[in-house]
Amino acid sequence: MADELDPAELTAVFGALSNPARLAIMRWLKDPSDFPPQLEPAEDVGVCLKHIQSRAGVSQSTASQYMAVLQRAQLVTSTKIGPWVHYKRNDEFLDRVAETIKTDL
Amino acid sequence: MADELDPAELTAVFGALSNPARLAIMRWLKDPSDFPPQLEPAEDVGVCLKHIQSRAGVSQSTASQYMAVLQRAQLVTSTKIGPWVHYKRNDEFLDRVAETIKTDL
DNA sequence: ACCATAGATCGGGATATCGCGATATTGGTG
DNA sequence: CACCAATATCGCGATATCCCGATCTATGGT
Repeated sequence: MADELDPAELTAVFGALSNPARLAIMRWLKDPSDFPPQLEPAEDVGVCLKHIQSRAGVSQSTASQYMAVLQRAQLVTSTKIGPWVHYKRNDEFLDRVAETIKTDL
Repeated sequence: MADELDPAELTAVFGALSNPARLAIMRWLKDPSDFPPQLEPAEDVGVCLKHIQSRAGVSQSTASQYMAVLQRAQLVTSTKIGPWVHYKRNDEFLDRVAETIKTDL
């Protein structure tokens, strides 16, 4: 069983997900193949910011900040390959979140 | 299996729990017997606002607003008995939250 | 009726979040 | 090096959240 999260981690998670667009992004990232194709396969390295931005319909800076918030909350990880930053769900952490919410909340 | 929550409900839940004090209150309410005794047993009707306020160490108005936020998010229910309003966890809803987070998020 | 207590609501100052355009930074390409 | 595309960061006005004290609105007791 994964370790429980401390309250500060948990409030960060909740804060990050209290925004509808960021919540939607987390769901979109469950299906990387739904995004347009890219050089490196999204299933492996994650989805590039540009694709997230265009799907969310927000400015480039807003998209970048959305992902920074999600990353600070540990909900996603990023991989930089060349000029692209790819984001993918942090599924191990998400399991701990789900576990903490189920048993601890 | 309980129904999944829609995105608006979920973001309301996350917003309510993104505050450390409100998150703590939700955990405190798991143990109503840890609160000072009251006329109606807290296990049955819930914990009266005064006790939540004094444990949280916030003003009366802040405590009242905390509980209003939690109630709008459906995380707690309230029962008014005489001059007291008692709050208890909405465990059926919390089960749906946990389920939604586990399968949907 | 009067008063005390529990709680909700109002009004407000401080602070945080939101989303943007503008600018800086980094990497690739010619 | 010059140039372009992808991303991060800065600065900002708009809006929301935070938490409080003050004020209302029950409810009960005397």
